[in-house]
Amino acid sequence: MMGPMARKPVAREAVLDAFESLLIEEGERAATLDAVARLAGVSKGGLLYHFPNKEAMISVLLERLDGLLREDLGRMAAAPEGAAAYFIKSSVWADTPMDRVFVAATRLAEVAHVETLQRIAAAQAGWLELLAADVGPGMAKAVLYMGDGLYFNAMLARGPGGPLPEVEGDVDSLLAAVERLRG
Amino acid sequence: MMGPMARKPVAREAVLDAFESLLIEEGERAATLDAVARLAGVSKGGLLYHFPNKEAMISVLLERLDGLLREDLGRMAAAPEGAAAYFIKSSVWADTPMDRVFVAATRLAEVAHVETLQRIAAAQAGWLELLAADVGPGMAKAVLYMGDGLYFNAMLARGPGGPLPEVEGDVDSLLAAVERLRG
DNA sequence: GTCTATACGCCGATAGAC
DNA sequence: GTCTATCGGCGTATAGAC
Repeated sequence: MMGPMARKPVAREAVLDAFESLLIEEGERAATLDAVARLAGVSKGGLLYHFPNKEAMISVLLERLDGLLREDLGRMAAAPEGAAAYFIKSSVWADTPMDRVFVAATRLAEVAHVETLQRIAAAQAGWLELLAADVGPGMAKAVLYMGDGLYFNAMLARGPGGPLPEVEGDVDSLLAAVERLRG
Repeated sequence: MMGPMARKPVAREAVLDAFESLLIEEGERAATLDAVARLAGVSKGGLLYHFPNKEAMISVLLERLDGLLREDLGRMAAAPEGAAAYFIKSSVWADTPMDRVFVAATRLAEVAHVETLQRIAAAQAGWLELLAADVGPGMAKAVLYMGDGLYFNAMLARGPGGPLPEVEGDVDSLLAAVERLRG
């Protein structure tokens, strides 16, 4: 009855969400199959029905990243404030689906997961290209690194299960900085 | 004969260096007691004579970080080019003792090691203070985040055992950016 | 001070019942 | 599709010989 357009099982998505959450909030070491299964409300065996092994789970998470990244690049290219301002604003942690996969992926990159490192490098290249079109090739890296630094600090500021850091004021000064660079 | 000023055993330092190297080059997951002992040229039992457990090894590494950080802040405060330019230049990976402990510590922070997170936050606060004195409080965070972004990308660009990324050109454009922010 | 041997738990993965 | 039971391997740590 459902045919080729059948929705994927909900349990599968729940598992992926749990994996993502554990990576974000407790780090890569805590994102074990046991912990993921428990948070998703299934058994380890049940989890391994949907994903034959952990690598497969990572692969699907990276597909999720690719999709959201493509959408984000589209919005950034079309942003009326300009790509640079959009980039800075979107670099602050807002708990969006895009933020979540990206940070989760970063956790994997940090433990030297090769495929993830490549995807993130590709993402950086995409952002850099749009930034160069906006503020010029000379200043593009400065803006890119500002945004990365914002992300980096947000990740570090978070203890295990800790609260979100306050960075509202930072964004304003970074946006002001971007304006000076553009001039 | 050696009295209270006795040098610490060389094996102890060798173990710490091996731990640091593995964290930097292969990531936190690879820095197991077995691997550290092997690289240091001692047995696991030998290692555990010098450090009763892994936490103790981390603690001593963080002491090393504290010492080198203090020295670095001193140099940054006295730098003739100004604190901001010094900071950007020193943010590029140069394989100095300071770079090495800092990246090693970052690996631990990434897996949510609480004490390490606190030390790194303290380091950031120290740098920010000197940057604010140099480029003004409004632009200090922009400079801090540029440097952090540089560090962040250097860490990500490194595959497992891979080569150092080329970022010479980046530093020039970041220094140019800093000049615009200062104006 | 440094070694070998070993205990013990956790992690990823398999087998097979339901 | 989801479960329980279990295996092999690895990681930390202890015991005790030398």
